[in-house]
Amino acid sequence: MSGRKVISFENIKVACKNCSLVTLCLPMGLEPDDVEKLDEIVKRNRPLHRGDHLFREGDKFHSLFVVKTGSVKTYAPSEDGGEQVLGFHLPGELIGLDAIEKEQHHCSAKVLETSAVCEIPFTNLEQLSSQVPSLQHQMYRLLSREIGHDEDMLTLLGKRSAEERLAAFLLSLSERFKRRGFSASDFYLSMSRHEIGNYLGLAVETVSRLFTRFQDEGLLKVERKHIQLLDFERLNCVVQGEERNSGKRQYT
Amino acid sequence: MSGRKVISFENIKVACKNCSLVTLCLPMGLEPDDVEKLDEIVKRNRPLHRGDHLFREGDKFHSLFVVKTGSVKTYAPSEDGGEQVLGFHLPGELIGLDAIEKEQHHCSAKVLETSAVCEIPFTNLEQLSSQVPSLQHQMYRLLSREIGHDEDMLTLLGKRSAEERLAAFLLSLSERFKRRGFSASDFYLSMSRHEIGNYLGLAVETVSRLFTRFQDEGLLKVERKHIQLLDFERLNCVVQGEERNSGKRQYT
DNA sequence: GAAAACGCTTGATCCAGATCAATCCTGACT
DNA sequence: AGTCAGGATTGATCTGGATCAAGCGTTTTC
Repeated sequence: MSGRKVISFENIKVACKNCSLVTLCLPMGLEPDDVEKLDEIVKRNRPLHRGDHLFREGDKFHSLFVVKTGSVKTYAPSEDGGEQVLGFHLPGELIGLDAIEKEQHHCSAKVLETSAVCEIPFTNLEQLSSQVPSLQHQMYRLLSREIGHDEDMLTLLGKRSAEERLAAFLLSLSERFKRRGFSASDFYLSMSRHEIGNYLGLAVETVSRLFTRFQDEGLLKVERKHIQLLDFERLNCVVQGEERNSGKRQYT
Repeated sequence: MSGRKVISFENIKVACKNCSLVTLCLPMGLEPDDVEKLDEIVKRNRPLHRGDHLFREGDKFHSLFVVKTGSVKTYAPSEDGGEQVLGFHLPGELIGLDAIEKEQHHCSAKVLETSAVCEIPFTNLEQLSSQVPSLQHQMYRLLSREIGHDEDMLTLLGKRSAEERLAAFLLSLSERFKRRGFSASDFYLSMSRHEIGNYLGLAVETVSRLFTRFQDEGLLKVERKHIQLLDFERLNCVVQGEERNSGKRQYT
């Protein structure tokens, strides 16, 4: 993902104030002084490799994590070996918020490609946030955002058709890449078709068929993991359930 | 819902420290002094009636709400008149957490039956929480809990069959009634079949058929809105997808 | 207290997407 | 450069639950 950028190991230990994510990540909107304080509690570990876990469901919770480069998926494993993919996390996105309540991880987090991740011990963060109102506010905002996002996903899974789900997924990725300075129309997927299907509540085969269909219709070009979005206008129509099914939409 | 309790208007303006919800609601785990401070910012409005709105999607956000008696549904309306029900809220449950980020409500909230609701102006709450670490901690916990709950719903909608969804819904209600001192096995539904179906991503007809099926199988007794759960053991099996479908479960 | 309106149930039919079943890459390893 | 394994595609078939279509209470309204 992230457009095949070469990871510079020089930049991994960069301080928050010098990090390109400063406007997207936790420090967003903090005064330089406060960023400095936050910086002191952030731990920067060595890069992780494809398949490594940040944590597993049930682990004791002590830190939140932020993706710095690469991508991470979170998922809820079930006893029978199945799982529900809960999210794909790009640079600047916070992971582990669902663990605060029970002080125990509620899902597992696995890196999808070589990734750098910042670790923020929660006790320290909590303490700092009660001294720095803008940090507390930022925490509330980020937790609230996560809830809003999950609610959007509930609508997607509860009401939308397969093609609406995939189109929405691709446009969401596109938007997020764009905000991170990558191309909005040309990117690599770090997750498998299987994982996409799982996330969207669809079978792998359905995802695969939809990619071919979208390509045939000129909405995008897909070659393995490489995606090029060609027609944003029509993709947006697909998300709204317009176009092919002549505007009729069920009330449920 | 809530077992047909008569609402005593005497109790509506009760202070937090005297409220029966003190162990479930925001004040959970706070020192008496701090409960007192919280109490000062809580607004107690007159009871609302079936169909009244606490707020609508897009409204400017200024307060969180807590159900004191009765029940409230939150839902995301869509342009075409449809909606996605996001949750049913029982006494002690916090509403509006998804609005903090954008300072604008992300969903609508409508009361399902005559209900009393406490209003907590968020600016005051935020300020108080930075002075009272245990309140801040409680806020983080409640926000985190909401995320965890939404994630559970994602799994329900993404992976579970219709009967698993309905059984899980009934057991969740049962559990929540129990914690509020009501019967876990005998309760009234304040929402319609339509709303249940919408919440669970199912058609009304499916919900109705499942109720009859569950009753025929002796799992419960249903008469209109009155539900009696008879066999918790087997209901739990249904949730896990066991029993009728001989334990096979797909890996997706 | 009649009637309209709504919510719920039940039956018949249909279809989007799952499942089953090959085959086909493509990259990793020898 | 050949083999192998996991992912991706494509086709054929099946099915859970949606949709369509009546009826049937109950509640609300005037």
